[in-house]
Amino acid sequence: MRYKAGLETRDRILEATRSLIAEKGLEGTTIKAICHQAGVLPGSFYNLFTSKEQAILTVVREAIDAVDPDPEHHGTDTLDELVVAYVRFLEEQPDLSRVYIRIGVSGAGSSPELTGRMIRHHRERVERFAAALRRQNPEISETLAARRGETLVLALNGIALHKVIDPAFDVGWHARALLDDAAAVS
Amino acid sequence: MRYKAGLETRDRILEATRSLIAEKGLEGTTIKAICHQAGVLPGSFYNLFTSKEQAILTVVREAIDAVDPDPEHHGTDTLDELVVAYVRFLEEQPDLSRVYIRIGVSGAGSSPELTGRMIRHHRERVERFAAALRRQNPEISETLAARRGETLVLALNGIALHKVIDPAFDVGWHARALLDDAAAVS
DNA sequence: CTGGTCTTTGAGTGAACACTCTAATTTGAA
DNA sequence: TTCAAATTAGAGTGTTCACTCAAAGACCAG
Repeated sequence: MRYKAGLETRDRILEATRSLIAEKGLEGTTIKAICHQAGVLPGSFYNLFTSKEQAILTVVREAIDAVDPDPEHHGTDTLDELVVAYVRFLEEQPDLSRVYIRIGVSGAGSSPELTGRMIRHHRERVERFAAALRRQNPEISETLAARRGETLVLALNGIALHKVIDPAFDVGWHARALLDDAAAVS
Repeated sequence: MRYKAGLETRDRILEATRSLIAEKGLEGTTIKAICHQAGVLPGSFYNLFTSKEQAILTVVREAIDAVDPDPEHHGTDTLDELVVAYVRFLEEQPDLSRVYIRIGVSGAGSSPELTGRMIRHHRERVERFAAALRRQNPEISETLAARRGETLVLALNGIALHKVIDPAFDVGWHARALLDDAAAVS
């Protein structure tokens, strides 16, 4: 992939994957459909991606990064920003967030590498939340911040899970309730 | 299905379906896998079930009902009891709880009847939690109790979701953390 | 222009899927 | 014991899937 043509094709494939996930869900996102929508043949797809899963994971990862308030991890994000970013992801990319959760759940047990990545991702998020908590309230103990950070992340995941089941679920409202309670506790 | 043999085979098929959904998710629950695990051939399966979906829906209904193991106990349970009951369910019936989560993630949307059932069940659980909160602290406003009840249920579901991804996850510890924070808020 | 590398083509592969069908076997009421 | 109905066996159907590969074409530095 050193010529311009390859990069453009890659973009078209990722864009097609994105829109297919949004329109048809994971089931409808087949190689054939992706290739058709991108105006490409399977050979080209596999010249740029090693598997269908790789393309899907790329799309999901990009979507998550796109709403990250502090992509460089400088430690400048506030609790509010972290929660709002998550809510934005859930509301603006409902299908991708569904895919994200789905991949995590269906990878569990069958793909240890993927499961390891999800767990690692969870730990990182907990740490960022805990750090934000301590920045917001420097007197809080390290262990308490860690515990409350994890509680928050888990609760947000619960909200995300419920939105997958009930698309009409008001994610923003419940996330704010979570933040209010977190503030009341501190 | 009027002979004993048929009923026994039916039970073995449902048991196999349950454990397969829990272990491999919906994707891994194929007719071939179900039949192999149940020690049965496809002909027998289709003698007892009209489709794969029928068998799966049977198992899922059972899982949804099992999430609330004691629906008769309205009005007397404390918040602690409700949380402890859910934790016990997660720990003692890991298969059913995984079925519940996995279907919520990958099955919702495909069967509106099932989705409606999950949403209705969520509402009932929220009401029981809110009622327990108000019993514990009669001064709390109705809307606040409802909000905190739902926050609790969502957070517990988040814990359940994470346990599916990471089986080593300490459900009891995090549930207790949740209760402690809920007490601190009130 | 040339030549090696990158990219695209598109038919093809094998596996997996839900489901069917007929014949053989087992069951249990009479 | 008899026999119709219930159950099981197991090969087979047609479809769809992710993925491959050899050959043809496009690209661009030298």
